Amino acid sequence: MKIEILTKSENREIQNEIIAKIRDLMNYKNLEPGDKLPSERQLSERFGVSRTNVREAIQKLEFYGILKSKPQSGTFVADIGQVAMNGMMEDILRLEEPDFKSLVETRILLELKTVRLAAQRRTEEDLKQMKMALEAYSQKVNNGEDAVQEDLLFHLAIAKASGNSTMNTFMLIITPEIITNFEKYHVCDKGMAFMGIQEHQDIYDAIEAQDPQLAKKKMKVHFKALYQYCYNI
Amino acid sequence: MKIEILTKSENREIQNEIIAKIRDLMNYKNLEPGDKLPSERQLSERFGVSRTNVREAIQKLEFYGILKSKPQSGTFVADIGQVAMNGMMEDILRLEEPDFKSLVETRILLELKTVRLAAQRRTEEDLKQMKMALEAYSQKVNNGEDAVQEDLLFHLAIAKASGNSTMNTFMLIITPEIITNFEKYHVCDKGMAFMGIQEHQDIYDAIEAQDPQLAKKKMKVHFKALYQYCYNI
DNA sequence: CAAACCAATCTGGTTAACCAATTTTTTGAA
DNA sequence: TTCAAAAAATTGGTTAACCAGATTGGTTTG
Repeated sequence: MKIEILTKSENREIQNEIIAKIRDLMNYKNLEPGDKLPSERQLSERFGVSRTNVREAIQKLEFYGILKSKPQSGTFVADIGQVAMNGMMEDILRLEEPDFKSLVETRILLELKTVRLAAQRRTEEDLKQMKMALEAYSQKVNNGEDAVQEDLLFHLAIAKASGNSTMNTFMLIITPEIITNFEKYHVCDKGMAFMGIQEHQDIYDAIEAQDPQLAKKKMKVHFKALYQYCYNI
Repeated sequence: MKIEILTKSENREIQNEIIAKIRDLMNYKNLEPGDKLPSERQLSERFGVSRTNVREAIQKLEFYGILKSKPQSGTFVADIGQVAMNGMMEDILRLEEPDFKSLVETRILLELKTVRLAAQRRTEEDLKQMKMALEAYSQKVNNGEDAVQEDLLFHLAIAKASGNSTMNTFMLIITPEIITNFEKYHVCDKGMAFMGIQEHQDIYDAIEAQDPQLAKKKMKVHFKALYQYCYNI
């Protein structure tokens, strides 16, 4: 177990080293937006690492929009400029694993917005999806079962109804970690789950009635216990 | 050029197909949290695709926290349960590329929060970093040069000072796309850039004075032009 | 002399063989 | 029959060879 973690962090360390080397090379060669990087083979040889490692590092930088690979052509510097590139590289290298508190803080921020947007933009199809998630949640709770997953699915349905694909993606990214931690620390006990049914229903009604302010208010009520928990750790 | 886009989307399509097949398999075999998936080789053979494709699909699901690979052991279902798993898979498969409007909307939401948090939590080191970014921006503008990158770096410095690693990560994810679009549509022309210097200074002062509400207010002023632009497309 | 063409080369992507660690099975002595 | 030890099979990760398409530089041709 410990070894697995070690190798993982080792792997991450290697990848960060390669990213740093790519950054230095780009600065040394004074590469500008649109310029071509040396080929993956050359990079792997120059850095003394495997081509797979180089590819993974490039893919990570591609994810953050700094590089762009074109098949059978090469890897190119994106149109963000050297200054921004260096600043972002620095941040990417220093990025730490998100802690639970920052996840909850971000979730609350996102959801207080998505619920308002959903109230404004929801379609009939969105309502249908939310209602299904809501009913699945009620049923589980009434059967006395754990319903953390159904809870989150209702919230994801709201995120989808918000019509903002970026926020939807971000919600998807943080949800698994939230679920894991909730089930680990038993954030949602039985009493809270029962209250949750009515709270969910209130949120749904506000969205259906297309009342953004009410929807936000009801979401705040729903998060009240969460706030308390989060700041009591 | 078009071909490249085609192959990219083709590739994405293949990956989504594999993800869907993995989902179906997990449902068929009734896999629960902690259970082991068939090996990558078996999956690639069963699905009739290369092992690389399978690995990439697994890595994507790992990114979203649904699977977890352990070296020399196997790939396991994360602790989020079947219901949440199916719901998230559905969302992941239907995820569309984020549009510019949703990016700006999300950026404004994030920054109005990070600037408040930064005002509360900023360290002396954070202030130093922000001041450097601010000065780099002023210098570029005063030289009549384009300063979109320096602008964004100042905002990233705020995100870092917020002490919320999740929001910091999310800002990093959306920044390159923002820069590209800003430079493409010339959102920041010369006049706005000059105004921007004072606006940045105001934000900095509010953060230094540890006044969250003032910081938020000044950030709103800074975003005013952006709001107008965004909703006039 | 310029434009069209073609083959050698270089590219990222893909496939297959290999590795070290782990897990399962076999084995043989107690 | 039991159970520890060893060997065989299985795993995700890594490396190296291979592929098809793009690039390039020289050659040919009008």
